[in-house]
Amino acid sequence: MTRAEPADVPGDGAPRTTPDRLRRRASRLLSQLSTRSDRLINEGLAQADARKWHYAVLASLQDHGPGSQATLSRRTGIYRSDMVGVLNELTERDLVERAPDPDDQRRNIITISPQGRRRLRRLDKILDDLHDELLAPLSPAERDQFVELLTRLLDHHTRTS
Amino acid sequence: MTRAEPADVPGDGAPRTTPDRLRRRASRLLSQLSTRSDRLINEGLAQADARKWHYAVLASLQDHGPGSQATLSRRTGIYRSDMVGVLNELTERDLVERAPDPDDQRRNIITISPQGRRRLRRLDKILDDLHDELLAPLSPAERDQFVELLTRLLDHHTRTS
DNA sequence: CACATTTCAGTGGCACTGAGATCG
DNA sequence: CCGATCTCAGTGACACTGAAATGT
Repeated sequence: MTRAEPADVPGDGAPRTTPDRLRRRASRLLSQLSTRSDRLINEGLAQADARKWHYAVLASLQDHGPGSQATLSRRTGIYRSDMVGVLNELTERDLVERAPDPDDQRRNIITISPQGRRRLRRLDKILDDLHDELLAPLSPAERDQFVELLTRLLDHHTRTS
Repeated sequence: MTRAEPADVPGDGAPRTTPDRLRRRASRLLSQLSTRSDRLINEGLAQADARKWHYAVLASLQDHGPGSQATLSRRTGIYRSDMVGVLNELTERDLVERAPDPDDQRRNIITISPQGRRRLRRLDKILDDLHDELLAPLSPAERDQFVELLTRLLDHHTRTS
């Protein structure tokens, strides 16, 4: 039973190289940092009466053109069932328009409004600042590297699922 | 079908380097990847009747020695209120022991049991494999880089809050 | 018939709040 | 009285499920 294992315990002795497995697990770093990031972004956007979903939908409409709710759902990663509520909020604020598709009566076609474009520009600025805060400890090159690594990982896990 | 015209950049803005702002926002990459990662880890650990919190607590006890619930909470990042439930699950499985602190009647002192150590070794192996899957697209050097960047960001945001 | 789309009601894990009881 | 600890009840955002209604 009592094996001479890594039975090192606290306090008194010399600390080993890095028994600190907890802090090195990428999954833990990822989820903890994501929590912080989400809070930062949400609080920042809340001051402009917006949520991150608003930005995602508006940016998708601006960059890739109008689309059905299902299309938007795929483009933004927002779940189809949740897209309803997001679009309700956006139409309430007159940032997008929801009109039935004449070619396919099941669908709604969502288009961004001029107000939506204005709002998007504002949100983009806010987000630039928030990301500056989020990535503050990293140099510009490191920020690119970070985004690149995240992108490759996410791409891999979206294609293999 | 897809009659989405490539929405040319609108008259108001100069075309950015990439029109794909959505996919370059670190906050979005972070939260989406974190979701995938969490699912991967949780599903993997579920097959061993474990959750990631179990690992966090056991690893903290092994690496830093016994502690009160509040101490463990600080070390693992698990919220004080949620620690109760986690420790209930761990004591049910005889992986830790919860005993009142003779020096301070408010506290419980949590210690890892031999079974807990065995379990921790098993979970560590499982997590090694899962992280191999999580970080599959990255070279060993890139994995280190990734962990290092995450660590610096997380440290920055834990100290400045 | 199959399939896709929009919508709603609900689930479960999670970070977190608030408060009560106990104790230093 | 102040503050820390443990505990429980509850909140809110989120990803996701399941199913109904409607249409292709």
